[in-house]
Amino acid sequence: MSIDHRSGCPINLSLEVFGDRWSLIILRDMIFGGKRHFRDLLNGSLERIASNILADRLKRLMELGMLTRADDPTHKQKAIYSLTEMAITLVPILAHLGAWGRVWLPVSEELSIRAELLEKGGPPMWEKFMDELRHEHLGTPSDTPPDATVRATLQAGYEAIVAGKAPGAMPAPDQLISPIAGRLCY
Amino acid sequence: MSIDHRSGCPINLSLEVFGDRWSLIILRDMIFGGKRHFRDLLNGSLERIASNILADRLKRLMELGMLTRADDPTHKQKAIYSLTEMAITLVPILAHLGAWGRVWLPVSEELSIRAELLEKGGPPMWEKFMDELRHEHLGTPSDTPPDATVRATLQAGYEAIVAGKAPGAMPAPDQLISPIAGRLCY
DNA sequence: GCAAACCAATTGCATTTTGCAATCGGTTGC
DNA sequence: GCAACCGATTGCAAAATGCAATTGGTTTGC
Repeated sequence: MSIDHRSGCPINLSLEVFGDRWSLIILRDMIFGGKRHFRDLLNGSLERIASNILADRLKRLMELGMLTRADDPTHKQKAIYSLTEMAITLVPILAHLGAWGRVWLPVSEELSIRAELLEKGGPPMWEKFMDELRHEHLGTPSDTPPDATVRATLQAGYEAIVAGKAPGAMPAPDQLISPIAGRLCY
Repeated sequence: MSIDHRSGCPINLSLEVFGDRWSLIILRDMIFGGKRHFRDLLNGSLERIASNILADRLKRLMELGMLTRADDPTHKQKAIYSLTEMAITLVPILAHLGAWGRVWLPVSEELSIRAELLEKGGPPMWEKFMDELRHEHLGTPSDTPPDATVRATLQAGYEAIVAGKAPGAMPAPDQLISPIAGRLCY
């Protein structure tokens, strides 16, 4: 408990980190959307974050050790934001959060397919995804081909829903949603 | 998406429910602390919530379907707040949140022992805890004796730490904390 | 029977955070 | 050369938060 914390409770301290309406949205877009640049995050999210709030949160998340910032070699003013291990380990929390929201909140089908696939993939898929993020953001070696990534799998599911057809690897929609019997509890 | 949501994304909608500094603190105190009354929540938490904010959040959580309110038969002005199934299913999220905070944030030992025990207990313990909460808040039948509850187990761990001695069922402290090798990923 | 403690809030007010629109100085593509 | 793009910053109104005091009523202790 370095400075000015309300308590040393793990849940409280976690809330002090991302207990606001935007921090996790930004991390979601970086993790699931692969966004690395200010403009991508500004224009890419459905929730339309304001630029001053985005700037504030990026700064804050850097101070907290969740993100790092580096100059983009291809463009003198471009900055590349990277996830740290601290942020990458949020994947299971985001998976649970998505699963919970999918059961209890009025989610839209096309936006919840990713959460559904991630829930069905379970911890093995989360671990694979975290390894991919480590490769992408921390430079860790990886042997996953670009088309077999978890992100590509989730994206394919999304696009299949948007296109109105089921992808080959997907079960029928009525088998996917079973909030009671198949309730996620990892 | 009934009214005024930023997007139908499950993570976004979840954040709209408890993406603030107090809602999850209140639910934490109800779930782990067994608090059911306004005064308990007001005076019981370390984070010292203000009474107007507590009142506002209780109202809000009721409107969202996370809590219900009933008159306490033993006291004409006393209100009893109960968790709904929607709130009870937050247990895995809180467990992950606590586990994450314990690894990455400056938690205090005595306040993180509960998170640690809950992490080690894993999904079976979370399920047991949720069943206990259903019994306590929803009146569901249960055959767990009062001294064998998950909450009592967590509380015993906490008190053992505070008293400065390890309880019988607890492994040595150096075995408990292994943030890398034993990282939680349920 | 009566005061003190307790009950779930509510009120007023100052401070902080948020959301929005416009704009900044600089860089790149064409 | 100039439009589009880059990561921000500024100004300002609105909303949320934090704090202290208070409300109208109930129960407890004696």
